[in-house]
Amino acid sequence: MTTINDVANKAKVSKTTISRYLNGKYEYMSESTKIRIEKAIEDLNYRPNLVASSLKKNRTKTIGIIISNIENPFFAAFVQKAEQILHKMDNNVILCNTGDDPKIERKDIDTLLGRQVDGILLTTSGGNNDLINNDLIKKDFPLVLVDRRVSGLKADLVALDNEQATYLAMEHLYQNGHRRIGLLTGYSAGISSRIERINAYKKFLIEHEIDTDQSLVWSGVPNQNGGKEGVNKLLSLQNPPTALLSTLNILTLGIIEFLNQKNIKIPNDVSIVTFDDVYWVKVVSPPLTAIKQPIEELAKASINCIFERMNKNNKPFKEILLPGTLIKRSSTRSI
Amino acid sequence: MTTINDVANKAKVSKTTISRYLNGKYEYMSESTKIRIEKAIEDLNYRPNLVASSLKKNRTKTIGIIISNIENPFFAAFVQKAEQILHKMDNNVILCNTGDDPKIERKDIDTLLGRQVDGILLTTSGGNNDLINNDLIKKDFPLVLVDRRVSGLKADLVALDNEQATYLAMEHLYQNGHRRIGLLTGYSAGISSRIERINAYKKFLIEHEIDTDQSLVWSGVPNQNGGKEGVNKLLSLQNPPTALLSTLNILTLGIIEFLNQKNIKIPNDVSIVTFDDVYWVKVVSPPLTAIKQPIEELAKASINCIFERMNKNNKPFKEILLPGTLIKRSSTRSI
DNA sequence: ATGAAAGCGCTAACAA
DNA sequence: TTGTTAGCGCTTTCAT
Repeated sequence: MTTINDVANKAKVSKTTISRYLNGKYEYMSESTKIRIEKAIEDLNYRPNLVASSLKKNRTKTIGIIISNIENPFFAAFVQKAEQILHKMDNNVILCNTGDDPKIERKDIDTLLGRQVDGILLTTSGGNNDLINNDLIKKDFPLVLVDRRVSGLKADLVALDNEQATYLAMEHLYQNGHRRIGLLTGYSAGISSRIERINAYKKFLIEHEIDTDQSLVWSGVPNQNGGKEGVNKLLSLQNPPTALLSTLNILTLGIIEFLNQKNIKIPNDVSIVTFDDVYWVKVVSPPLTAIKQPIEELAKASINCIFERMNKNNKPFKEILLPGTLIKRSSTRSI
Repeated sequence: MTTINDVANKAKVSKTTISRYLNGKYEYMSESTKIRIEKAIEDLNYRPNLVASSLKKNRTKTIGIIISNIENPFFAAFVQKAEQILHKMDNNVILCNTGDDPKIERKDIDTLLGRQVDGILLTTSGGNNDLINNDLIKKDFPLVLVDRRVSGLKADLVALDNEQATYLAMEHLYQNGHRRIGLLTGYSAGISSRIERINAYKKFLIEHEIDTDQSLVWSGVPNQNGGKEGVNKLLSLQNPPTALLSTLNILTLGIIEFLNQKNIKIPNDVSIVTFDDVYWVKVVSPPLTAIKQPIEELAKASINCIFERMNKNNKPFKEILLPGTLIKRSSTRSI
């Protein structure tokens, strides 16, 4: 392995000078030494050891990103954007999938801290509030909550404006004459985005003087089978809904599969609006009306936020709620 | 920040002993000190600095994963599985998306080496063969090529058996009476999987004494619009294909969108087989016949391979080709 | 069964 | 304009 010492020897300068060169501190450096160093580095194919430099500088240029599951295209897109931005800033990302399992999340937080990451972007499972509060927030560790808040905890948050987004969907259905609207969501278990979407749904109904019928709300296992089960339940009701709002793209997959299998026609038999304008919603037939999240903006805002936090940590906490957009397609109809 | 020294002071032992404790070297350790250390760690909420330990041990417990794009559900599933396995082994992953841009890939390799990752799982863009050869392979750096080989370079490889998989698809179409079969793929530009699939396609045709008509092969930009363009080209031919084989799930998306828009019916007007049994192919109507890659096995094999390479580096290179599976659905028909 | 001391590769005062 | 020196937090040899 070739180290800074080897370069120093080869270039006939001290390693301090090499270090200065590597860190772009050219202020007082003579042109000739600069050239000699450059050549030595080239000749030796030297690559600075970032672990050593991290130890010394107390900065790793690494951001931890903790999400539920990278197979969810929403998170995939978020991570893609985030990594791209961070790459340009010479930062790397350590990716952690928790599967919304608090035990895994706990271990992820622990090791990310042990690895001295400069900051964490966290989509929490909701099951580690104490740890997050004690070991991150109270210690002023640079943290940005993404997509989900932690109940009762003050921290920077970057997320979709779930109330606005839900209203967008509900408004659309309402204006098309729908009054019995079913809602499908995942077990809330402390996941704020899910709770907020349900609450907004209920609030909307109340504001529009529609009876809130608890049987129109299904919440269950957030996967494809869950979606099937949910839509089956809702459509089996005595008085079934004319429209369905799926708040999770993963559920939507199951909903569509179920409707196809049962030959229930969208939108004639039932209208559908789904959260997340993921890339496949326009290839199902008919293409789905969707609430699009501003994923790139979420990624940008999260990274801005974490870097601000890293730089000075005395600012008040921010809450950045970004609006969703309604993409109208043909899965909804007027009745 | 609390360090190993603080724990040593608190537990009234030397930091050597603490270090032994942290590394599970209990052999000669008295029960009483063990307990005192445990308590001190607990009291101080001490978390070992992994950067320091990495520097000393020359091992980071970090694997770099370089892929083209995490938004491709194939890679998302691969990374998900890989991260899950590595997590259990107390390893973390640094994720790098290159977008198949060799410049980005080069920088990723550089920084991963600088960060002293213990190994790299690489899906190469095909544009950095020299770098890969000189800085990784020749230096015996633990490397596993995933999904794509590097032409002319000897290294461990874990990938789909592209010939077998392509044959599976072609056999299926052939047995259903198709003789004019169109192939859609992305620009090959050194990406071996794409080349292998085209070659297998041609080989199959020759073996079955079917004229290979170059106009039935479309290769272009590997995205949704590419898919649209490709299917449009192929179906506009004088003598259009009766079946289409899409070797890229991203292209398939565009193909389906195009066919829906033009109201061309699958499988009556054209049959479709797609590579990658990604989660949405069964929700399009009709559900798509797909070649399923053994993603979990690919992830397991890659990780086995990289750890073997890390442990002893004198073994001959392995080439692990895993078979695909044909999932028959209703997007193909007999003619 | 435990500790002292050297050192991993780098950076940053401070000195010259 | 450059170098000397101490030290980041840990592990490991060697000693006891």
